[in-house]
Amino acid sequence: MPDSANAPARRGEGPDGPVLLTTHLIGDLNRSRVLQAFCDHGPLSRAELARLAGVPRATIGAIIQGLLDDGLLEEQEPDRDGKVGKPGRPLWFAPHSALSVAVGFGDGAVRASLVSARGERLADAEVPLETATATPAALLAAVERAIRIVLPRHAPVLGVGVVVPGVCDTTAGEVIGSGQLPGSVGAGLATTLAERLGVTVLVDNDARAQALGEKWFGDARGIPTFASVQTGTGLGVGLVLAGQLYRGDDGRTGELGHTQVVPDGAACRCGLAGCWETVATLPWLRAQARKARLPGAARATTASLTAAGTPGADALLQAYADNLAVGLANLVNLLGTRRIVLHGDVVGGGEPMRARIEAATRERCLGYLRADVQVTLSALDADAALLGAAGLVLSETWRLAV
Amino acid sequence: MPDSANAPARRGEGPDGPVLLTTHLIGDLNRSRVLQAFCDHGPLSRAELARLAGVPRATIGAIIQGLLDDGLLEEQEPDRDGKVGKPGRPLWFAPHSALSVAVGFGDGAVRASLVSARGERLADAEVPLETATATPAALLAAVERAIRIVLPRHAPVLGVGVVVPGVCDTTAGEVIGSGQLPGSVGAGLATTLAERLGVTVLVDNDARAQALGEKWFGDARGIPTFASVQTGTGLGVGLVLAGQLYRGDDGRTGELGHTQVVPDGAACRCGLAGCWETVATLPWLRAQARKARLPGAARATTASLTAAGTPGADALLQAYADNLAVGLANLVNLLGTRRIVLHGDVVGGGEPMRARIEAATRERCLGYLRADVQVTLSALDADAALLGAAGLVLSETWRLAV
DNA sequence: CGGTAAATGTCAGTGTCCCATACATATTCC
DNA sequence: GGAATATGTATGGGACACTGACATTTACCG
Repeated sequence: MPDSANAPARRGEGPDGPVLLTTHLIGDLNRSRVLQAFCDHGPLSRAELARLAGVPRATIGAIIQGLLDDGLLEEQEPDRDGKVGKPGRPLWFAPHSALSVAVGFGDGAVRASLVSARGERLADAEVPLETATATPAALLAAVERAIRIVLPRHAPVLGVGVVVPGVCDTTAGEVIGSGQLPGSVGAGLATTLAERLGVTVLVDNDARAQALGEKWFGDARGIPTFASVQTGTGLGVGLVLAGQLYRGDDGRTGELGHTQVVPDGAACRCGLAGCWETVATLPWLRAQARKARLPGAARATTASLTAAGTPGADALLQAYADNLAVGLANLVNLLGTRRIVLHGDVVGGGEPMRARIEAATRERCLGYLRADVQVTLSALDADAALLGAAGLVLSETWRLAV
Repeated sequence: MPDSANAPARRGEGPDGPVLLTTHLIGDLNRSRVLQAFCDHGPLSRAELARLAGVPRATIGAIIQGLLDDGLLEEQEPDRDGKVGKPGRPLWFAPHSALSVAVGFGDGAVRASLVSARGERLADAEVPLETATATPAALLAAVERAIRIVLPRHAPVLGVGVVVPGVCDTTAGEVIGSGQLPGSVGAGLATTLAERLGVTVLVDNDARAQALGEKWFGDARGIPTFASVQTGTGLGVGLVLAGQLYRGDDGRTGELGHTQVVPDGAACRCGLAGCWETVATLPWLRAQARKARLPGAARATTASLTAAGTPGADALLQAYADNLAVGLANLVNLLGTRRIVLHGDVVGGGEPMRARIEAATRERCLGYLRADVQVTLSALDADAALLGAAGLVLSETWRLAV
């Protein structure tokens, strides 16, 4: 009898135990690390890469060769910058390499884009969808249509990343709850789409995806630990800890907006009370603007208040910044995420608002962390979530951890 | 000329870039993973281990052989439990294997223990030390003396773990700030001791070490993501995320006690205001007890109030539990750490206090997390930090991440 | 203008480790 | 006692990074 019981059910993957490393896995893993290095540092020559990794040049030479053969990288012109010796040939992602489809929702539409490893959007599609009322079936159909528009005919894609404004179970690829997109809940987004399209589909929360967008294509490139915070209607956070997007055990995490900062505070839409969301979002801002009888209170935003420039508007923005700082400082004090990238509403406030938030956050941080705190506004902003969807695919394809 | 520039300065370790995997590294890494599996699951046979890891039996057979040769593991008696087939021989840590020295401070003394991989304390030492006033030199001398008492003459130790009540920079092995042990700040604990003893020395915060104690030897064995919280005089937290102790980029993290939960709240000893510490520690408890004119207010603890059993004491304990729950729930909501292990003062309250805290925490957690929240009292309690010091060494020796 | 130094990229040989397959061993059930 | 079942072990093969040497390209200098 053949000793078939000797072979494991799933290759290299235990039910929940340790996954041992294989000689074959080494190849994939090292390739991933090299690619990650390109993301972190930009174009690099083989020799620079070898120094960075602390390995002989021959080793990365072989790795690079494989990536060149796969069409992932391409050689650029040698940079003659006057140094002695043979100039290195920088390598960079090939123009249409590592294609992935990024899907996002918003403003009555599903948007899909074809994104390359360079972060370039090679194709865009928009399919109308009543996000607030769409049934799961309608939603799935619209998403599928948008994807098919941008899906290249012949070139393969690494996968599809779908970004949802809601709570996701990322291991199951399922949306658990979403106020803005109720039709996505329990729709089996990942499994259904994967089946219909024959591609791996990844689903994740928008705030987390934004963090990945910053990590792969934004200002957070090369920063191992940072927080990305979405402001506006709600508050969401994506945490990149030690180079990895933090998802907890199954992705049901990251509800910074629903951490309590006001004891016995106002009721929150989540059912709890005194959540950070109740004092640092647009609804709060507008309620305060009404109280202060500011003009256009009902539609106030950081941008509009900044433009107004009145003392009342200014005072309100300062209060807003202070309230935002509470949650941000809690993040810094707890996790030491000294770099924070802001998205959404506050970006409209520009440098003055950034400076206010940074100052207020520093004030609330422990002394030994204070000086290191850096708050920045996302340069990607509106595209962050969509690029994050692409980052979702890249991170999964080139996963560094085993 | 020999092409010496070909060889990297440090083997397999880049300045800050990617560290590539080596065939040789695979061996160490897989050995570590196997050992971690023993910690997570208890004694296992080769076949069980192979199933767990999803690899052929021959593979772990070879790995195990190496560990047996090194004296780390030993075979136990086959368990004849009536199943068909050849019974497996369970393996377990050898009695005096993987020795490490654990060092802790407290009650006017330095304590050192020799700890095995089984979590057994093979030797103990105590050297008196005025913790509040000792100079760096006196502190170093006392620590060195305590270590030398338990340090085995001939058997080698993996390392020394020192647990300090204060903020640590774990990469530099330096204490940055400590109210209870001011002499440790800037004393160069790790480097000096390592030089004097010729052993690797690791320094870390007590709350974080407690988490490692629970992970290696306590109830948190095998749980990938959990929080360990120290209660009493202050509040500290150790986070184990995805199987790894979280330290941020340099260890200056984990100040859950100084996250703000009361806007414009009472001033905290850290210089901030409204910190969680100001409403969920013994100083707060005693102040409240005084206000309520409870007997023995100045020395009140959860244990004493529980023993009192009066309505007033009961109400205060409930308030204490509620306040504790705020910070715990924030942790759950933010990071999804559904398992929480409590240490210190509240352990004295036993099951009733545990149930109170758990219930109060659940109330403040988001609906989809609520049911999963489990708050437990540490079974190690007083030993947790010391065993955590041993865990520090084991985690560093058998590091799973590359 | 040619030689030397310096830096980059490449090739062949070696060692380590996991994998597949087969085999030996130990226990239960009939 | 033999079949079935499960565990532990030996052997050959393949993947991969490392070592050390070599080829190539540039700058510097007399």
